[in-house]
Amino acid sequence: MSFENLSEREQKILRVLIDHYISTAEPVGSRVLANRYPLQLSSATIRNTMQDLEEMGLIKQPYTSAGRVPTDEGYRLYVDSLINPQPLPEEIARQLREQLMNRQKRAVEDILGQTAHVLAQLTSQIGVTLAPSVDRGVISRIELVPVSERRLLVVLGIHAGIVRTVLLEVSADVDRKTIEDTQMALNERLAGQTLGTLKTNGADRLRDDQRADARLVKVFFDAANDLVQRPPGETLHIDGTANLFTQPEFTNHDVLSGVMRALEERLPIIQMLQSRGVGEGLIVSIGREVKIQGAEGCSMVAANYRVGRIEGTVGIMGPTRMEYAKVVSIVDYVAKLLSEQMEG
Amino acid sequence: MSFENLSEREQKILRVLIDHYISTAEPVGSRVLANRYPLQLSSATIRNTMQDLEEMGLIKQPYTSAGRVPTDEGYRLYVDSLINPQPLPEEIARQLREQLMNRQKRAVEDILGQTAHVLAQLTSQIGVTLAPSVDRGVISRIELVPVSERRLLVVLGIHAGIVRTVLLEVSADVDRKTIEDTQMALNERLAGQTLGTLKTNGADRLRDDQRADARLVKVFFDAANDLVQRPPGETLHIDGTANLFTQPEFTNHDVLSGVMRALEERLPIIQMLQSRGVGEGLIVSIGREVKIQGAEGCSMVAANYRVGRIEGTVGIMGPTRMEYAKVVSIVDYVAKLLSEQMEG
DNA sequence: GTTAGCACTCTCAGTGATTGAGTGCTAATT
DNA sequence: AATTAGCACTCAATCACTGAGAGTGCTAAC
Repeated sequence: MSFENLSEREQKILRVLIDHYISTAEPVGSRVLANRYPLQLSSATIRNTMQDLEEMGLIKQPYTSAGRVPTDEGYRLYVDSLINPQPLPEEIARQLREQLMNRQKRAVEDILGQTAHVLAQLTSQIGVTLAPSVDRGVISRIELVPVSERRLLVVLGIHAGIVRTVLLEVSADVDRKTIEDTQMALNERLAGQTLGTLKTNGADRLRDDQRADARLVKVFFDAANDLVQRPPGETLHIDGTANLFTQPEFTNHDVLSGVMRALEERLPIIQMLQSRGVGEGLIVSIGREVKIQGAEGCSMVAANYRVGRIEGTVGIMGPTRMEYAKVVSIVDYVAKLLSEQMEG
Repeated sequence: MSFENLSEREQKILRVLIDHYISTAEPVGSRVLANRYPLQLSSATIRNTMQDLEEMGLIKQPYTSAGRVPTDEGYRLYVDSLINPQPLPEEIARQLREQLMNRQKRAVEDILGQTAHVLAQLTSQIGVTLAPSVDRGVISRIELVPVSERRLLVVLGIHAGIVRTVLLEVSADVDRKTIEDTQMALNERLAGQTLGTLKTNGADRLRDDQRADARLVKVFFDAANDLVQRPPGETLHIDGTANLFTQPEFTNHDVLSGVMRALEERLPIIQMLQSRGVGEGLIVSIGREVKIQGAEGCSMVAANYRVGRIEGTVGIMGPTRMEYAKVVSIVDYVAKLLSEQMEG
């Protein structure tokens, strides 16, 4: 179903219907549309058109003789071609810049938390941020720093200024010299590689290097996964869940409970956000398109930000009935701001 | 109000009343107590005693001619002196050991997340963990690792095997030698100090050290705060919020919303957990004692775990109507397990 | 001091009755 | 041929009312 199949009038009516529903959350009747919008049509005519739209599966009635409500498909069409794209109001842009760019260089974690918070606040939805996925990042440098008798800190420099560390447990009898030699070998063989290859076939590259200590290398690669894949709590930041409570679609206890459960799972959300193609622009997923158990009544607007070759994601999540025009422009702008800040 | 003021009978009745209320969440009537518990008293007698207990402020009626419900004060007395302490069932202890101790050494973050999760699951409440507060930790070693032209990674070793890192932005013209000298100076002057003193008067200790580069030292101390105080997201782990939805006291939308909002604030919870005295054992805070906006209907059971001289906190949060006996024994055991794991 | 008995109170679940929003259809109008 | 006015019909939501049930407080008897 695409907008070419719709007459001018049908498009116009679908648009105002969804506009109106978005702002009221109540089923929309033909009379309201006739009176409140400059359609120059009687309610009866609108009723007829609405019947057609319902047959096309774009709107539906919650029950006989109630007004109409958009379906997921209706929203899809609305977002793709009916929406009047509105430029971000300067006032909001200013607020975003102020709250996201004011402080100097801070820890990535911190920035992401703050970003999710600001997104949530400005949209009154749930703000979501995903840490840069370092898989495609290129290793620039590896340091092995002894921090105690039996502990070694691996410091992994990635292009674009990202640094990852992980603590290794080593047997006590590894001496200074061995560590230095191994470090050198690691650097020679792995610098310039992506972290992804490190995970898959990095170990092979060190197979027959005389200098590297075999045990040390093994411990290193055992821990490599922790360098790439961090615990969900640090990868995904969620803020503003309490905003759900003010939305009329979530007054129902069970629906709300389902969404909260989904949010707490985290992993499905991470996967959903990471599954997007690299470099893709802003994506809107509507209702059942959001393939997350329990979040059927939700939509998600997400965009990638870039740190060098690496990408992360920011977005918002909320009921399918959301102000797409506004949310889209905000998410888009935040992604750009974040890229700026991280690159800089 | 203490248990000495209560007659044997009053204690007995208060105990079974609270026991019963905890398991049913319904106001408890005199007949139920007379029939279901071996008190050998008629409902009329129980009614009289209940009236007395109500006058003492230990129980109350939600409305005229309903059964009785415990007040915060009632719970307090119950927890302090009426509870039959039950040893942790071996089955649960086994599960806890399995889920918390099975894997080898992992990142602290990871352990804490997992712990919160397990706590939530086993108690059907909200699981909460607080990262070790390194304030009282002793610095064992400081390393300055150059990771790129303009970036320097500070690696701070703390006794008990905890390592903290923070990224510094430096001007490009700091050379290798300067860094090494500064590092040496930092180590000499700061090793053996607690992180707390580093924050307050650490800078003074470097004031007139010839070797240290003044600019570098300044950047270092500017970032010191980030070493001690990490963003709330990494300090506090919360899991199981969805469990609230199954509790009858939170079927009311507004109450639930209030608690969720409180949970999302994070900072008040961190403060509340950190305000406990060092070395204190397990603490139960009931209802209004939990000084968190919106969490008036909740109780909190928390205990400290230790990593050397440093302490962190684990606990659970839920409605005042919770199985204190069970929860207390679980939290207590988890704190012990965590100490073991972190020390080892 | 304890208990049986009774009058009284208050919630809760169910039942109509009423209202009002909104539709679909038909016939009249342009 | 498209649009509109008019009307019968449907259904959710609200309200007042009712009876049942749970539980109390009090009094009088044990």
